[in-house]
Amino acid sequence: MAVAVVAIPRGPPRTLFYAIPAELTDAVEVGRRVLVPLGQSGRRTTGYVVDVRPDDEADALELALKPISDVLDGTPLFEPGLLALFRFVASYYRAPLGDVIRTGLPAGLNVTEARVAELTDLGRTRADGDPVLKRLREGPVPVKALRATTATLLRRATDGLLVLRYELERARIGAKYLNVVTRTEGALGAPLRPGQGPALLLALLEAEGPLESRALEGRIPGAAGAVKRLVELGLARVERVQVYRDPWTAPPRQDTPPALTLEQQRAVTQLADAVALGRYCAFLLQGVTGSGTTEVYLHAIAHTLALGRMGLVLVPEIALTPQLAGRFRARFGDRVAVLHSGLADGQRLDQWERIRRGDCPVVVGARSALFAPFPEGRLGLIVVDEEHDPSFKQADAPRYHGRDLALKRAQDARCPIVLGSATPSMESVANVERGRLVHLRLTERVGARPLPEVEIVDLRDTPPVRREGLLSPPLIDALRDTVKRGEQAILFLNRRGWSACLTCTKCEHVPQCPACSVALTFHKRDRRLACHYCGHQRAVPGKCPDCGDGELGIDGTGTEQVESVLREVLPEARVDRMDRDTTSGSKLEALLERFREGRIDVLVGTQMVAKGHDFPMVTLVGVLLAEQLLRLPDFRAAERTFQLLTQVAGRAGRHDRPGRVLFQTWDPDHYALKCAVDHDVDRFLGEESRRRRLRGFPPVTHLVLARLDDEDPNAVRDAAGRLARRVRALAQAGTGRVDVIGPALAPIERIAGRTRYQVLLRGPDRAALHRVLSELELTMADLVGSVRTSFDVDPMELM
DNA sequence: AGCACGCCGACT
DNA sequence: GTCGGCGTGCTC
Repeated sequence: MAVAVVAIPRGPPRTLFYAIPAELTDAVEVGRRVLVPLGQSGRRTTGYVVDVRPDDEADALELALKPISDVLDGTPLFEPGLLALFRFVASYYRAPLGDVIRTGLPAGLNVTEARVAELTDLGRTRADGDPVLKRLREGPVPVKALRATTATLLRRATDGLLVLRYELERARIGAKYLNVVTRTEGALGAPLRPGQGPALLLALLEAEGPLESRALEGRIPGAAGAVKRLVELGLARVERVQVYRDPWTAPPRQDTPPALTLEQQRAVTQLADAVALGRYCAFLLQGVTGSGTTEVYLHAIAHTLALGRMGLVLVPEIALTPQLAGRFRARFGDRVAVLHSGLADGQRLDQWERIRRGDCPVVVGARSALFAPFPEGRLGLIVVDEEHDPSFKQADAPRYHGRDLALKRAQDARCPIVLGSATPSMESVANVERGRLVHLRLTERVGARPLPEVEIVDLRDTPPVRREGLLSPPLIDALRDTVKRGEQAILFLNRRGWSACLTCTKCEHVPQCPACSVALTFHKRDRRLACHYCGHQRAVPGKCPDCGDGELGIDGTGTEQVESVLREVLPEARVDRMDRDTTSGSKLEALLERFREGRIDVLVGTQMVAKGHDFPMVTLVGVLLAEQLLRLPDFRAAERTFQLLTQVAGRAGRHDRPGRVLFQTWDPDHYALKCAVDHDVDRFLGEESRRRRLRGFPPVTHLVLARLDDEDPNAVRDAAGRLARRVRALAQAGTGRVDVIGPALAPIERIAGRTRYQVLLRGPDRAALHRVLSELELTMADLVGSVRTSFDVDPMELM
């Protein structure tokens, strides 16, 4: 006899044992979903079979096993290799296995049981006065639809007025089928009078081939009757066929592979050799903006396909950069599957099925594409584009990092992986130094085009013409020239992290924490400045501590203000705006199309304009406030700033016309800015490395962020304090150094009426950190009580 | 994470 | 006396 180990999504955080009834022995298999009873109520829910074992193990625990009620899949949804990855994510990122598997499978596939109430005969006789019973008179009703509490219903159930049972809801999605009318052979000489419905329909089928039944009614009145008649005469047949929900809205672009530069060729050769070897090997491809890293990926993937293997291309936020997926499709046509958040559930399911069948050897997708169902042993190459991008880290549980996990998947699949970026992450640079990544470089732009000329506009010398518009005279002049020449400009403003800090109205200095070198955050309520790493606090100084003259105040400029000032000072320019609040989906694509067609002269935007776009006529890029990101209370502020500035600058002069870039700033001496101006990635990385070592932040150390939140501010504070003390005690007892920073109020101190605290665990040794975490989790309930607590392993944002 | 049970105040 | 509130503890 055997038992099944089942992981339940949005259920108990541990796996549970279930008995396998004799009649389901053959059907229960690792990777299939099962319907299992849970709890005293007998409610049934969907779970994933993650193991089948001899039952002596469960026996030893002396559990009364409940039987699996049903098996929901005919074949496994995940292979053992993928399950191993799920298990790794669950243990490394501290998330329940069931939740991990759920995020790894296409959405909408899961069925749940809904509680349904139904009237008994006794209830029927007494239904008159009771509103709840009255509603049930027409038949069973899902409990969710009844405006009544569980207690009310249960009481009525014990009184025998109604019964509560659980009914399986239909899966929200599945394969899509349509009825299609097809003409049969031998339709010639049919006894049909011309002009009639059946004759018209037959002519239509003759001309256009098989047609969808439902759509016919609009074209031929009385189509249903006509179809029926044709079928009776044996001239047509109706078939139920599966339709493929195509995620592409436009036909593939034309593509002629360009000749590779010598550097590109060298990189391709190295990657192709690694693919041919079929062993794990990790590369960092560092190419300056415009050096054609994408072309390297395309060639490397082509080599992979030629060997009969499959390629996975991970990109950050694919929905924002449809161009990249488009390039893969232009090259590989229907062999490309895409997986990203912009797809409808049904489309995603169809893509997923095609990958599973091995029909699409190229998969381009956002981080969740890591869990794509490649047939076992087929994965031959993984590409992680823009590997430095913070959006590879999932913000909610399971909080995995797409790039790090891609390395793991490549190891498991024994295939090479290439991480690409113009501005590699500090983590990857450290991995090059440790010998874990092979460094490949593209130092020249395609066509030997020069990198754009970058100049700094010192706002202290040439302040903005309107404070809220952030446009300095030199930038306005440059914009005017650009528009006059019929070329285009992009203006970039990063709005994030702006208002939480205090700024000197004279010199724009932002007060920093003395111990953590991060910007202090302003707290309105008690008018204090606080550090969200160590908890350091100080009163707001009367005068700016830097220049001793100006006052500190809150500022607030957004793309809207910039746009309106721009219209005023440069009325001849056609201006438009793009930011996440106002622009999404089809609107975004339409805007980008207008810009590409030259119907917009100046595009003002946030982060979105920085990403991977390639507009030939853009010759001017202006960054309105280059030091803005430096104000985030985050040790990665300088890294983000450098990366973003370099990416934005890279949008200029990518084609025949040379590009020009202006960084406006109040703080022109910061190394992140200076290095970006000089296009000196190596100098930046060296300087940043030095600082991280000095401060003991990643990649020198590893972090785990414990977040606590509760409605009661005192309860969270106390719980955070106890947790921090406990970690300190554990760290002292254990081997390997782990230190604790905090507790401190989270930078966003209240969300939805809940106060948030955080405790940062830090250490040079991952294993030691994890040991402390495991110990900690054993006593969590005693430590934090009902205060909600979660862990973020390798956090990217400390907000 | 749900969803049970269980103990308490506000009404008929 | 019942109705409905939400604390806390378990789920193979």
